[in-house]
Parts: sequence; C-alpha cells; structure tokens
Amino acid sequence: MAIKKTLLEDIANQLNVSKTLVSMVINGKGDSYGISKKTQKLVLDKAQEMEYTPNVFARALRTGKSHLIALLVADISNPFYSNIAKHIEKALAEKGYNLMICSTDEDSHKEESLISLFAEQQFMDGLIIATTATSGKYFEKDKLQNFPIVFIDRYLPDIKSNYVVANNYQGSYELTDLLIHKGCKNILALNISPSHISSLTERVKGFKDCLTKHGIPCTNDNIVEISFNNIQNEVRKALVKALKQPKKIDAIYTLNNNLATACLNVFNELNFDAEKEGLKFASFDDISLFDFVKPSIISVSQPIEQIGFEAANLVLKIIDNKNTEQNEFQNIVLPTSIISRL
Amino acid sequence: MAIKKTLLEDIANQLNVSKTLVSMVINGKGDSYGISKKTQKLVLDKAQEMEYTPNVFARALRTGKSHLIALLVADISNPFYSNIAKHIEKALAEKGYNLMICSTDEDSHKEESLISLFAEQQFMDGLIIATTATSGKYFEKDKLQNFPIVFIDRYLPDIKSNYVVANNYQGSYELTDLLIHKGCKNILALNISPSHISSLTERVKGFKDCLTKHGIPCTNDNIVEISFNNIQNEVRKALVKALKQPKKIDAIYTLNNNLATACLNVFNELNFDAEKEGLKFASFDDISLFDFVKPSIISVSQPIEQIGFEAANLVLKIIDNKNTEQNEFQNIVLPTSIISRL
DNA sequence: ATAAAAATCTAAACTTGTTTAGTTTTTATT
DNA sequence: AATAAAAACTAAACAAGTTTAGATTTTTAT
Repeated sequence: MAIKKTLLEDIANQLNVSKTLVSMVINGKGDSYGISKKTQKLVLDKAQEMEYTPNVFARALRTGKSHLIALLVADISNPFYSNIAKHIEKALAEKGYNLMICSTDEDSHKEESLISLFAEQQFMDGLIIATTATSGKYFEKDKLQNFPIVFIDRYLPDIKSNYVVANNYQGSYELTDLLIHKGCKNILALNISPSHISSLTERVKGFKDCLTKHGIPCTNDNIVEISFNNIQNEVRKALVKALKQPKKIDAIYTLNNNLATACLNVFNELNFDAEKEGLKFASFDDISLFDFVKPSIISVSQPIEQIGFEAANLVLKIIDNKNTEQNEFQNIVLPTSIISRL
Repeated sequence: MAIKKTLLEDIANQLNVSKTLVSMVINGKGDSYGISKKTQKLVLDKAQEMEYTPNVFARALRTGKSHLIALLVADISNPFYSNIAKHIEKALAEKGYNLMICSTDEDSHKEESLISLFAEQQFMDGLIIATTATSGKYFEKDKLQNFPIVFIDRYLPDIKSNYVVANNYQGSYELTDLLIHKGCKNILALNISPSHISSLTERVKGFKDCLTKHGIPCTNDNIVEISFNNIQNEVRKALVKALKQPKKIDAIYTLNNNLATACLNVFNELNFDAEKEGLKFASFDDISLFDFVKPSIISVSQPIEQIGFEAANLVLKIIDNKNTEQNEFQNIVLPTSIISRL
C-alpha cells in the first residue's frame, strides 16, 4: 500500500557504490572527500529520480543537530507573539532551520516541561523564549548550561543570558510623559499578573518615574493588578471601582494588549464613552486594528519585525559559536515608538 | 563542560539490569512484559534520580512515530490561523503530541516543499493544512497516500480527503441576506486571490446566490479581486474606483479579515466616513477587536475553537486507524454565526 | 527431587543516516 | 617496471533507543 521510502542504500545499490559515498555527495561534501564529478552527478541524478529525502531522525540522531528551533510564548494567539513568530520563522527558514512554536499559558510548570523535552537530548538546536519564570534558577541547571537560549520580550535580571527585548522602560516613560503633557493628572494603570516579568516591571517603573519627575504622586490606587486567567472580570471590577472614586481619573493606561482589549470590552458593557468623559486611553503594545478603534488609543509600538529578526539570528549565532566556547552574552534592547492618534 | 545526558544504558548499568528492561519499564510496558513490580520501581526511581529523558530521535527512528503534528497555514500572524493553532495545540498536547507550525505565504511551492520535508520519511505523524494548492494533484502522489492529512478552512473539491471547514456558503449567504434586508441593493464584494481556494469560491457563491434569490443583478463590478501580495494598494484602487461610480454602492463586503483591515486603512487614508455616507461594512471572519472598530462591522464568525478541536482529534484518529486500513474520509462542516453589530 | 509451567529477564538485531579509518585504484616519478 | 603519491572509494562503527527471540530463574505439581 504505502510506497516504500527511498533510502541511501537504495541509491547506493542502484549505482553499485557504497552508501558512504552517496551520503557524502548528498550532503555536498563530494568535493572535499574527493568524489569524482562524474560519480557525484550520477548520485545526484539518481537521488532526484528516486525522490530521495533523508530521514530527519536518523540524521539528527547521528549528528546531534536537528535544525529545529523552538519558540515558547505564553499564547500564540496573542498578535504580539504571532507576529514575532512569523518573522522568526522567516529568518530561520533562510538558514535552513524550522521553527516549532508552543504556548505555555503563562504556566511555569508547562514551560519547564517543554524546555526539558526540547533542550535536553538536543531535540532542538536552540530555544527562543518569552519566559514566564519568576527567577533564573531553572535556567541555571547544569543540563541547560550549554544549550543555546535567547530570551525575547522578557529577560531574567538575576542571571546572565542572551536576550532581545524592547526598551520597555523608555516606552512606558514616554507614553506617560505624553499623557501628562496632554493634561492628565490622575492616570489609572492596569498591570497584569504574573507581574514579576521584566517587561512589566520596567513598564511600571517607567510609569512611576515619569509621574515622580512631574511631581505627581503615585498611590496604590493608581496601579491595579489583573490576573492573566481572569482578565475580563477583574478589569470590569477595577474599572467600576475606579470610575466612581471621588478623585476622577483622567486616563487609563493598560500595560499590554490583552488588558487593552478587556478594557474596551468593559467600556462597551458599561456603555461608557471614554472620549466624551474626557478620559484618555493608552496602551503598551500596538495592534494594527487599534487604528480604527473607538476610543482612540495612544500606544507604544514595539519593533516586532526587528525583535524576531534579531532573536533568530542571535540563536543561530550562538549555535555556531557553541564549539568555540565563547561565553559572551548578547543583550539587545530595541527602541519603541509612540503612536499618538490624537 | 556540558553535562553528559543520561542514557538508558546508564540506568541499566547502575542497576545491573539490561537496557531492554529499562526501556520496557520506562515505556510503561513493564507489566505486559512481566517485569516485577519491585524492579519497575527501582528503574523508575533511578530514572528520576538521574533525570533521564529519552532521545526523541532515536525513539522516532526506531518506532517510526515522532509524536509531532505539523500545521501549515498561509500566515501564522493572521488571527484566524493563530487562534486555530492555539486550540489545535491544546487538543494535541492532551494526547501527548506536539505541534509544529509553519507559514506557506500562500506559495504552493513552499507548501509542497514543506509537505515533502514533513510527510515523507515520517518526520511528522500527521499534517493539518489550510492548503493553497489549486488542485488535489500533489496530494495524490503515491508517497502521500498513506499519510494522515486533515485539511482545514479549505478543501480540494477534486479529491477525496479529510477536512474540517466552516460552512462558508451558508455564512456568506446569510450575511448577504442580512445586508439586503437592511436595504442594500448594490454591494461591493472584495475577494482575494488566489481565489480558487474553496472557502473563497463558496463565499462568492453564497453571495451571488443570495443576490439572485432577491432578484438583484450581480455584475463584474460587484466582485473585485485583490491579490494577496499587494492588498493595501489594490484595495485602495478598487475603493477609489467604486466610490466614484455613478451607481452608488451601499455596502462593502470583504471576503476575509485581511481585506477588512485593508479597507479600514483606506477609509482612514481617504478620510471616508462609511457610516455617514450610509455605507454598510461587512466582512467574513470575525476578530475580537471588531467590536470596537468604527465603522461598525457586520461579520461572519467562524467556530474557531471547534475547528481546531475537530481537526486535532481527526488527525489523531486517522493516525490510530492507520493500521486498520480504514479508508473512509471524514468531512466536517461547521456552522458559522452572524455578528450584526447594528 | 524433578519435570513442566510460569515468571522474569537479556543478547542481539534493527531503525537510517554520518563518520572514521582504511583500502583499492589510478596517475606520476624515477 | 617498480615505487610513491594522489585520487576515489568502502567496510564497519556509531548515534540511542525499541523489539524479537530466546535464556534464566522461580514456582507449581507430581
């Protein structure tokens, strides 16, 4: 029924040569191993004729290289991650690597078991990860020491590592600055938990520092934390509470795109017209559809294409350098831009 | 430097048993091979202690099963696909399978070379694909005959296959019907090319059939085709042309979400207020942010979660049935729903 | 105590490539 | 023509598991 796959040996038998020779030629090492041009052509032609495709597993088993890179993110349906994924995939494909994408659901146990599956026993040649880990402890285990890992979006401040991130502090600072210049004095920031991840702590810091610089006090009421697994309900509760406080808030700043969407939903539910109420709406992370959303959204746009490109190339570079035992960590911080829409 | 990985043999040596035995126990076949409970516990404990993880490649090479499923879509950054991907991944993970996602960019050459890489030599145990192929010819080649493939979103009418799709005809018909009931008489539909794919032809058919039923003529001017690689420019051209036609259009219906976004962009560019102009805006594919977009969008929402779930389970079912040579193709067509937002 | 039966375990083959260490063939040199 | 050097090629080991066929050991029955 199923057609038998062509093996190296089948080609070798047809041509009366050794499978060693066939392997060498197929891998483009014919010249360096001194295989005559004539024989090389014979092999290549026969391989094509028999539609030979190498068995990925046999090759990976022997060479220890799978040409697979894993991408671990909290949620591949988040446009921020799916767009990064697209650009990573593209950059990797150009170098003959394939990408394997998995979601961790912001669950560090799931993250660890995926890393264990992928990194140990060299299933993957490398890993690009938006980690949900609290600390770098897990990444310090012996078995991961020599494994190429590039952190994106978030890094772990307590360990040295390779990472590619946006300048979250700067972006958040600038956005806050813009709001203040537009006259906002009582901004409600919505943060998401787990909030220990670096991108969020830096956004919070940028927000607070900017308020401080402008002499605006920042109380506990100014930053509310929403849990990842119950966004919609908690945002509703937070907004309802904030909107009926005596000291009127004049801006809402959501610290990522999930929160922004949840906020918009609540506005709809409550039939709340932010623009009419003189409330500015701002968010970290830009989505293309934000251009058409009401109320208009002031946002911080991350250099998504560049993050993907840099991450892909960095992980490949580390893989190449693996033998040379170079141990210098690369930290790439990319600038964000404000999209003001006003 | 790098810590040596634990092998089956290491465990066997430590316990003075054969690696055969260790393999059996680790794979949960201890009982069926009559390994004593005591020995099983010893092995399991030692494996845990030594942090054993099997080499995926050696296992896959010997068993011919990788526990990997590939998902091929045109563009993983399209929210429709990334959301499906998320649900597929979830359903597969529950059964111990991992998902590998790749983009084809609507390029059938890229699609074929990925399929060749994945399907031949059993790199993947199965494939879920939103194909960009024009015909089923490629999928009829001998080497793919016994390979588990599930088509999603689009199927190929000229071959028998397993597929999970939304009822594109019905959804499009209902949407058109709604527009007509709202008084629209001259609807401009924007289609995307390559337009041969089944989801689009059926949406077009639903659109046309509904017009016909209502006695509304459908001319060439009513359906404009936009090419995937130049969406923004071509949509602009099409809209500019349509808007200055003598016979005023009273609705725009984009046949997928990419076109909807492009349209919105053009509205912005032209400073065109569709609602003020009495123009209804409708689209196949719903995105959550559509809830907040101006102009408001009438849309057809596909059962994304269900598509993902069904596709994942179908491919696993085919894999299970592979031995039993069952050859009945499953065709799952799921209902859509209209989101009217008016 | 001993044969038969049941329980427990293992040596070696096998999966399909890549690589090492070498052999055979051809060409060049004296 | 004999020898050295270069060119072209190959046998066998190897990667790390799984599986087959069979070997021990233990238990049961007489």
